[in-house]
This record gives sequence, C-alpha cells and structure tokens, in this order.
Amino acid sequence: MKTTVGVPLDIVGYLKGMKIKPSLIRVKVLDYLIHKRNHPTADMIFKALAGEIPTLSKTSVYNTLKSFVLAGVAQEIKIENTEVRYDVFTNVHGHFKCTVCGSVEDLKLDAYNITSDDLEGKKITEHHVYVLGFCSNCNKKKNKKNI
Amino acid sequence: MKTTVGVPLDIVGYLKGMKIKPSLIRVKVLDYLIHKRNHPTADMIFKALAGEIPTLSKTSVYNTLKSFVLAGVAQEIKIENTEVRYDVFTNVHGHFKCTVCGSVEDLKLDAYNITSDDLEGKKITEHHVYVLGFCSNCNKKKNKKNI
DNA sequence: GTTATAAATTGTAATGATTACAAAAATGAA
DNA sequence: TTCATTTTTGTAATCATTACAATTTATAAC
Ligand SMILES: [Mn+2]
Ligand SMILES: [Mn+2]
Ligand SMILES: [Zn+2]
Ligand SMILES: [Zn+2]
Repeated sequence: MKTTVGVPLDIVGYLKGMKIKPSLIRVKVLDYLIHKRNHPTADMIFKALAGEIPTLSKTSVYNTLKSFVLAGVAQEIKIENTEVRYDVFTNVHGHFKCTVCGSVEDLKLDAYNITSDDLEGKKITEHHVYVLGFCSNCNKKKNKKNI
Repeated sequence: MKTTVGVPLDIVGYLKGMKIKPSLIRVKVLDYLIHKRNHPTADMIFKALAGEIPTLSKTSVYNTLKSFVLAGVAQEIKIENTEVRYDVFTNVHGHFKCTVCGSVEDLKLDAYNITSDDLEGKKITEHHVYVLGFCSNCNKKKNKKNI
C-alpha cells in the first residue's frame, strides 16, 4: 500500500484491506485521525465532524473507533482516567501529555527497553510509556512569568 | 525513619511526618496499602476495611487517598480508564497488569531510560511505564488448555 | 423497480467510578 | 463546657462510555 511515514494515502482502500467497509463516517474518522495526528478523544472527533455530517451521532463515533481498535487500525491511549484518546499509528512509541494545555504528542523512543526479572513467566501483549509535563509552549510561558 | 524495603513500620509517625493527621481511617488505609501491596482501587480498600470500620463511607476512602496523593504518600496508577489504582511506593518503577485476572504487580525497571528528541524544550514531571499480558498463573492455565 | 435481508446509524436510557456538597460527628484548645 | 476546626458521612450530581432498540441505508435477488 502507498504510504508516507506510515500514513495510508488511500483511506478507502486501506479500510477495505483491513476488512472494514468504508462508510462515509468511517472514512471521515480515519481521515481525521491520520491528518490531524492529535490523539483526539471521541468527543473531539465528533465535534470536528458534526459540521460536515449534520446527522452524525456520538454513538457512531464510538462504534467506529471500537471497530478500528478491533481491526488494529487504531489504538487506545489511556493517560487520564477521564478520557480515552485514539491513535492510528500502531508502531511502538510513547506519548507526552502536557498537564497545562492537555495536548498529547508522540514520543519516539530511541533507546527503549524494559528489562525486569519480574517479567519471568509472564506473557507480554502490550507495553505503554507515557510522560507528563509542560509542552514547549506552556514551558516558555511559565518561564516568562518567573523572570 | 525506620523502614524495611521502603515500607514505614511506624505508620502513625510516618503520617505525622508527612503533615497528615493520623486518624483511624487514614492509618487503616495506609496500613492496607503498605501490607497488601496489591495496587488496590478505592473500592477494594473500602470493601476490605468496611468490616473493621462499620461506619466507613466510600467518600472517606476517596478523601483519604486524595490527601495521600497530594502529600506524596501515594501515587495514582492509571492503566484502565475504568479504575484508578493506588500505590504507596513512589520510587520509579513500572507496572504489569494481567488482562485475565486483573492483578497488578510491580515491575522493577533494571535498565530504564527514555531518550527522545521529541522531549526537546519540554519539562518532564512524571513518567509512567506499564505492561499488559498474562500473569504467571493465567499463563500456565492458558498453556494447559492449548496442549 | 420492488422486496427482502443485513448492515450502519441514530437517539435515548443505563452504567459506574468519581466528585461536589452540605449535614453530622469528632477533635482539641481555651 | 464551649466554640471553632477538622473529619466523616450520605446523597446528589457529573460525565465519559456502553447498552439497546428503533430507524435508516445499503445490497442483492427477483
Ligand atoms: Mn501516538
Ligand atoms: Mn507499584
Ligand atoms: Zn501545553
Ligand atoms: Zn492473571
């Protein structure tokens, strides 16, 4: 499949390949995820698409996201317990969340390994890394205040 | 303060040192956290203590845990978005959660470091690592079935 | 095109952990 | 004791997510 940086250009074809029928809603949601790259909540997606799809229901967004996760098209990112965020990029990477503005960014993990005796006898299916702090913008603002 | 493996033996004294008045509930909750080491939810703590403190309310458990987190006595562990778990050990370590039985265990991180260009300009305040999979017990059971 | 069946979408109600808040009880100094 | 402060409690509210049934849309056979 034709991609740039792991992003499928042909969204309809990509969904078909993943055995998901490319309905309007599903195409729009995937398109949003791919091009915004902002790790949105279901509600953020709903608000963003409600304009172009006036009949859209929030349940449909949830249904769509659930089918994406099931098919391996997207993954759930759980940082706060108050919200689930969604990510189309399923390769291994971590996340950074700004505790001020709430933005979530990707974190390439250059040297990432978990070694632990405590994993003896276990079967690992997923591992997650996330970091909290001040994003560049919010950090700058904070430093100005403290001058 | 006298401790074994980071566990304060004198719970009342420890709470006083952390500027938390050692009420019965607070002592019992901290005692539970320290000696069970099971990363419980607020509800698990409530159910466990309701017997010895018949008047206990769930709100008090939440209040207590909130004050512990504020004072740095405990930390919140967020793996599922359906529950917050609590941990008294605030040194750096990861967690493992079994997707079958739901148990949560500590994960010593022998060689743990996150290096990423993406952290440029940010200020990090917390980092979290967690792993999902089958615990030793559930893994054994699973293997037996597949023989 | 009509009809029949399955799939997708919607609206509303339910769930459940957590929080808000005000009343009641306990504490502790004066 | 008395009064103020802190702690604890019970109940109601919040809010993201799920359950579920009804409606709409898509698909294929006739
Ligand atoms: Mn990501
Ligand atoms: Mn732990
Ligand atoms: Zn920020
Ligand atoms: Zn298990």
